[in-house]
Amino acid sequence: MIKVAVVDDKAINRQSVRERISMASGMQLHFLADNGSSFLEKMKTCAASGDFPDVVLMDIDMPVMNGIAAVNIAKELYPKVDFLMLTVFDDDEKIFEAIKSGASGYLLKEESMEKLAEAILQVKEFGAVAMSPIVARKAMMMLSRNEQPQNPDLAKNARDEYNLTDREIDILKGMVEGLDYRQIGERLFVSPHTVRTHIGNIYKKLHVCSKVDAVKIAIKRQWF
Amino acid sequence: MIKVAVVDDKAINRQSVRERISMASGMQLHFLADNGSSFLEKMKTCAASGDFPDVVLMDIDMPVMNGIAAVNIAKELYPKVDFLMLTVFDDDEKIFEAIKSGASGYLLKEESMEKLAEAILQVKEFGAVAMSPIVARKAMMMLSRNEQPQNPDLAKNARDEYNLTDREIDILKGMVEGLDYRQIGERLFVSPHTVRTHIGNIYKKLHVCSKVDAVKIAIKRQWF
DNA sequence: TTTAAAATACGCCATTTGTCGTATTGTAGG
DNA sequence: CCTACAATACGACAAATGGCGTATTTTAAA
Repeated sequence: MIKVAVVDDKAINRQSVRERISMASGMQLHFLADNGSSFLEKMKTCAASGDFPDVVLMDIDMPVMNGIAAVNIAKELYPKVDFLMLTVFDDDEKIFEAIKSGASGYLLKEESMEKLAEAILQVKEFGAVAMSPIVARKAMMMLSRNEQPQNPDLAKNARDEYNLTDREIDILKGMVEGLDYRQIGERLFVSPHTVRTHIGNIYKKLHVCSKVDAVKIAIKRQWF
Repeated sequence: MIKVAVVDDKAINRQSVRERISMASGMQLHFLADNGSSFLEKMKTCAASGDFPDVVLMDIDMPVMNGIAAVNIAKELYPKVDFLMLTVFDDDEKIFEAIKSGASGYLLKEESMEKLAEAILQVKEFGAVAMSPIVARKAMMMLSRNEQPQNPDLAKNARDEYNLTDREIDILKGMVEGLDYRQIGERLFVSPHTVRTHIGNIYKKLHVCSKVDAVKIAIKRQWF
């Protein structure tokens, strides 16, 4: 029987994951926590009885202490416990951070119960790593990028990774150059309104909500 | 209906994979080849009719031309075709080579039919990447091992080049992380007014007049 | 000790940005 | 032919930003 702990700040998510675990055979819920800090507290309690969870499902974005920081600390203190990061977005930076902090897997929350249970079993039984396919793709891209710092077709990556359209890439380029809506519009011979619409769409695709964050992604990927 | 091609030098393996594909719904066998070179030949034939396979299951160790070399060439010629490497061993070097050559996945041959079918579907439907858990583990280890070259004193560069003060560097750091005035103020325990003053000074020193431009400089110089 | 720099804090105001909507047109694919 | 998507365009409103002041306190250097 695999003992599973769940850490998430949203009660709904905790409930959801809890249900999925109770339905799966071979595993039982050990405890719940609502952020990294309270998780570490509960682990201390466990230390008293020596009754630790085997696997921890850890959300990333949480108040007080986020999941990555928590794993970083917890992996030091309890190296035998495995951590699976559960998150909504496939944020490259966070995947990387999570892996470095010692997480054994990185799954998207949308993953089905079967997948979740399978991942937990695999991690415990075979010491394998669990990754959602989308995450695996990012990981592979990161790997291949690191070895080939120069990418021949830059704009192509933007399209491939985030499904940006040609026009959206034009707009993003303008943003990276520090232009405002009006200036981008002038350059592309469209109204600033159109530019704003495109930018809104870009934000959705990149999972960001500000110019700075969008430009950061573009620059870090060396798109332009 | 997903068209699948199979490339393997062992007749037994071809037969095995062929059977597994014919049993899966939603996909059909397109052609077989026994090494990378003959695969490329058959692809040329396909070009005549425009009837390419959607996904190619490619063995790695093959005589005449190995799978990685074949993928390398084929990905250039037929970028829309996806390649899944199928192999017996989880050889680190080869995983790496395969990823670089443009493979969309790396599966162990022992993988069950369901897994295989699932991987093919995922690759075609979502553009995701398929990896056997063991392979994923290797990939993650490669990722976490490769520590990016850290600059010993990052902030020092900022001070030297632009005479930014310690506090200004703190503020800029917040800006790079996408925080707004209020959030930066909270983090540093000062009022948002103070933050604005500092930002104004930063702009003067960096010779910019917007957040995006300031963040761009910070990122390009790899200050944080 | 005087001086300069750094860090702190506030107000005002125009501009920019982010987020809602809605809506029309063209075009490629089923 | 119909549908989905891309690209275009507009309006309204709240929030954030940039630029202009001024001003006090602390610290370090001359």
